[in-house]
Amino acid sequence: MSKLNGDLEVLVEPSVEEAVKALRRGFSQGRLLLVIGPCTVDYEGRARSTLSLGERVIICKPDGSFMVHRPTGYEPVNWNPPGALASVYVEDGSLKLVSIRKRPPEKLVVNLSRVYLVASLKLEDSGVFALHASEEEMRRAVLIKPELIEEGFKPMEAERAIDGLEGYADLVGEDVEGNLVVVEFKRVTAGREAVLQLKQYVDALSSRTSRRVRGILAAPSVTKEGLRLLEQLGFKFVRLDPQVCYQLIKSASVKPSTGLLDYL
Amino acid sequence: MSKLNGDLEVLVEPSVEEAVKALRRGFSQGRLLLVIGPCTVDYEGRARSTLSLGERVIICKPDGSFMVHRPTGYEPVNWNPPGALASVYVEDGSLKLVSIRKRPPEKLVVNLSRVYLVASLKLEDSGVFALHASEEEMRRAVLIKPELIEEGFKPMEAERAIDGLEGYADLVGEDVEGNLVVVEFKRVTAGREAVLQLKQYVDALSSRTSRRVRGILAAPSVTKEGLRLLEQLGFKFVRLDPQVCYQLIKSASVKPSTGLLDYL
DNA sequence: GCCTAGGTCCCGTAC
DNA sequence: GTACGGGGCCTAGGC
Repeated sequence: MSKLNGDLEVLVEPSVEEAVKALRRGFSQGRLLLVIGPCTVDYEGRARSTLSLGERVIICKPDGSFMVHRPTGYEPVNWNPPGALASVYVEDGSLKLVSIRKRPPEKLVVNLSRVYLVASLKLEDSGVFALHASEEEMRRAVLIKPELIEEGFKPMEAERAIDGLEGYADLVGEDVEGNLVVVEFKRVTAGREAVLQLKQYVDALSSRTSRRVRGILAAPSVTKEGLRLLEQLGFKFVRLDPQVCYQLIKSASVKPSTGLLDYL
Repeated sequence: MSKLNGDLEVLVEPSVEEAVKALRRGFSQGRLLLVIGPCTVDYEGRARSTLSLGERVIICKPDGSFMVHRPTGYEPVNWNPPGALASVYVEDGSLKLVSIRKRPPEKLVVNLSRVYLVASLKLEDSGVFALHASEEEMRRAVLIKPELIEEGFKPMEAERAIDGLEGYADLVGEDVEGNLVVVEFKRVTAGREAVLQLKQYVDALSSRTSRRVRGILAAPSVTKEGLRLLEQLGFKFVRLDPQVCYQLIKSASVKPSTGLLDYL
């Protein structure tokens, strides 16, 4: 099949020399490379680390991303993000994979005495990734249906940026009595930190107006300490589920076309 | 070689049926599995996502970690952390890889119409990972050499926990005048958040003592807004480099034995 | 380039 | 189990 005609190259138990040839070819052709074998890893940059001998999977992506994966764990044990530059060479009979990041300066060296597998692939991926139920969607849901915050709440989208140097409130609006309201959204359980953040925006806005400024935390839940701090500061908690917000947005964005069909 | 005797299995362009057999065998034997091919991905859990057709690398680790990697980017586009349960089956001639996490409930479905590569590996990794230049090492460095904070500073390690319900200060001590000092460490540039955190601990401690409580932020650098807020609150910034702290700890931990040798 | 804030953050640790 | 804070966090969005 087409992928076999040069788009996929697999070497099982290659010699170090064969591996380095395949990898260099892969780098120059913008391929994704997989290397598997026993290795040690040294890292030096913002921090430092060493990793003694063990069997791992190394992934080098064409954008410079570089990851060393142990047989367990979600996270790579060592890595470089996109933009790093990878190279490969032989030293003392070992395969050395080096990934270097310019800024901040970071260097990763993987030392393989033996290689179980090298795979070199030209992958195409123009797929579209769509994520829903984010904090931003909670905000959009409240713009569509302000009573999710409280009866009579009126969002003032334009005032979102309080200063530009003092951070951004998630949403600013007015309540039914004409007080200013700062809303802080969290898509997961809100803790002390979220309340402190809210206080920061309330304080910043208070110092710029003579009107009363209220604080509202909108999240699916609050921690006990978060709630205690919230009450101590005279702020309010509003339960809001990101999944419910997503459903609301979805049905709201379908409505216009439904309305159009109804009209025709 | 030893790895070839059943510890490494590679299938190039297998049929969907061959792939599912190899993957099931791999799951039951606690192997790390790599699957490469064109796929779509659907996720539903704390959030939701869809990913349309493209060529990707899928990694299933024996601890349940599950990752879908696009040809670019450091992070997997979809994933489940360790503890999830993976399974595989055929539906409508497609290979379906499913990863399910119990708590929080999350489900990931990868749909491959075709498989370029399956690799199944029994990897052993008992290597030791050691990381240096962490925030904790900054704290330890200050315990060894308190003047890194300021002349006359005396750490009081036991008082680190301010309350237990209101978080922990990184370090509490006394200055040369007998005032209490709360120190907040950051291993990277400190911003507004770090200063707010420091204020939280200073306030909590202040409410429990009649002594004056000072706040000190120790980090390699501060943002402009962080510094402004710091000065506004009457706190102090102390430049402290995590790498320098690491070097200090390293040389200090060698000294005792040197001292002993000198003595003998 | 710096800075701010989110994340399906993950992760360890203390309670 | 919940909660809190770190992370070589990474990443996106402003300025």
